Amino acid sequence: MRTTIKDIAEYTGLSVTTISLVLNGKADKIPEKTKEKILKAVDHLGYRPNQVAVGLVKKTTKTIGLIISDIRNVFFSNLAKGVEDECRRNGWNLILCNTNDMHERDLAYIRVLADKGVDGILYAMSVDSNREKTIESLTLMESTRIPYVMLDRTFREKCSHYVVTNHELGGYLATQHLLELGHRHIACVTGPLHLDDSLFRLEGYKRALSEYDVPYNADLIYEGDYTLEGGRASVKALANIPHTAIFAFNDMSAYGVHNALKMQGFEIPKDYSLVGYDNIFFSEILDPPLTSVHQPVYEVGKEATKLLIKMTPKSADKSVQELVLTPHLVIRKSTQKPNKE
Amino acid sequence: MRTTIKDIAEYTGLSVTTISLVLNGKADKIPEKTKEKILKAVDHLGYRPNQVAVGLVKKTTKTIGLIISDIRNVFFSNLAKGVEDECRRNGWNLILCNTNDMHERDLAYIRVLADKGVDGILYAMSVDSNREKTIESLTLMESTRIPYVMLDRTFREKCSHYVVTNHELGGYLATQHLLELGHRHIACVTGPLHLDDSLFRLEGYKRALSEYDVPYNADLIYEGDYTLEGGRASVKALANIPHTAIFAFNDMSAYGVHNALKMQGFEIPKDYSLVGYDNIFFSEILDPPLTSVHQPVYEVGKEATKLLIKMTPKSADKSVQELVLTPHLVIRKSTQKPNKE
DNA sequence: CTGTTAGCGCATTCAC
DNA sequence: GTGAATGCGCTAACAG
Repeated sequence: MRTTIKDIAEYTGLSVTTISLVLNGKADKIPEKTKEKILKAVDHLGYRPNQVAVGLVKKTTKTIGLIISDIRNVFFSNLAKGVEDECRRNGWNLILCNTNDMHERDLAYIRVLADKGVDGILYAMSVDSNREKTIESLTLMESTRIPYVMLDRTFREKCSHYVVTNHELGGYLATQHLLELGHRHIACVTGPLHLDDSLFRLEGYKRALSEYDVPYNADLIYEGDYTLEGGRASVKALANIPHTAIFAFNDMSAYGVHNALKMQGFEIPKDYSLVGYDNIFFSEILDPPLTSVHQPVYEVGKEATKLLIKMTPKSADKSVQELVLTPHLVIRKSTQKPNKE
Repeated sequence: MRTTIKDIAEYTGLSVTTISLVLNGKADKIPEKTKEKILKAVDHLGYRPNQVAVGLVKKTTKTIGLIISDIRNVFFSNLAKGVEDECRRNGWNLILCNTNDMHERDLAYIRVLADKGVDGILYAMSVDSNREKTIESLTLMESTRIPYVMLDRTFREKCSHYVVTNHELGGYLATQHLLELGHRHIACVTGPLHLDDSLFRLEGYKRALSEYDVPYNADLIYEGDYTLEGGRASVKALANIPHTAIFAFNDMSAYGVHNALKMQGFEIPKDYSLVGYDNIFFSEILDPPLTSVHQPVYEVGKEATKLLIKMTPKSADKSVQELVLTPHLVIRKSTQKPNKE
């Protein structure tokens, strides 16, 4: 049996109250001698307060939940690391929830986390969430009254607390780089176009184009799915549309493009310049190393956690509500001046 | 305020006990009518038991802790996914703890998890743990009386519950493959040789060698550190030792080798055959795709969780105590018959 | 069949 | 300065 506060009381011959007072730093009027006696007993018996009991009476568990789709995804593991590191710095703990992008699991986990009395929830919504499902999730979330912060996606209609990266800017930076090099026919391998991030990156692409007076050509846009296979497929689909550069909306599909292009005997960047998005560590190792847009994912996790902690009833600071972090372009060897035309 | 069991009692005009009984499936003698009434009220008021309170009285939290060094490491994120999936299937939850391989944090997290009343701990010890530290950790662990399972490493002296992969066999398989192809001078880029996994892989390497009557040559062994940089450095270090193949003890250092070799104008597998270990997803994309030993990491997480759940007081099944999972070789394009000699 | 009571481990208000 | 009493939300003997 674990030693309880009662054991300390018996051992010292004092009451439970006194022990509790000194252990919680509210012992203004307790003489040093008593304090010492208690601390010594605590140390001797190895007493540590049962946090379940503390949680019941204080109504706080020093625990937050993180709802993501799949921790194996490099994006989310980076995020989770940022979250956990910030948690540790504040003496909090993290419950990890993988939904595999199933809306139903979002709901289930929100309920479970509420049951467990978490003090906050970091929520990266499942991508299968359409407008209706999003509203369902957020309605449930708000019915729990638990502070929450949305990650990587927003839904301003219902939720004003979020941390995202600027996808529009990322799309712009990648495209601008290619335009600056002289490319005028730039293909896009997007993600699913019902997702905000893909949509915004495409917006950035268009903005860059118009800034350089390059007409937008819808034929150059291939709607991918953020997978390796999608990237490979895009190469086939774009084969007959003249272009000198490809902007893949994530590194994974860039690898697919890279792979398929090589199979067909093309060289990067000689025949095609290629830009990715995410700057996964592997992009550095690729041959040639991949130019890619870097998103501060770890920071998203870290900042979101900070925000969430601020929203805790205890330190109810409602000042900062949203954060848009800035991506930047990492230029490597997969891009150069166009060769053909 | 969240609705409590008391609210249901008032609402239905019944006592708290009755509510508790039907909600916990112990209502043999409660008439259907009463049950229905209660269930309806529960549904209507959206009542869900506060798990903190339940935990306090039942002394179980349906939560386990996972202590690893860094979730960003592909190995651990795969592991964690296996753990979390199995948890979900059993209605459990997971608290994630990253130690960054700092022994002190191992200790801190063990204490915190115990304070939180977790029902079990999955423990992948920090690599900076020498014999003394290992004993310290496990002694602390056992003082909590919380069931635990060690992951990926063993310490039979104190702990008999673990799930590992067979590193010796993995080392053997990789080496055997190269020997079978005709290689007789096989360099090794190991991990830190004070770690069991590295040591065992080297043992497997030696066993394969002796089976094929190839003398062991210590000059061919380069002690790396499982990093990209380590892999790169090994190429320089091994430059003057004649060899036709390289067995890197993890994929990351294999990438380093691959990279450095290419920089020097060598071709894989023409000039050197290369085998990695871990079979990280990227190994498939590498050019040429990397032959690698696949460890069933997800399964390690999954099986360890199953084991842990079995060890729970409720279903105290002490039968299975250890599990050694089997790796296998995935042959791709980075290995072929030796060209030189 | 259902209600009363006690207690899980702790924090806290109010007396002494 | 310190202790007794109360309650957090729930489960589980034990009555009746």
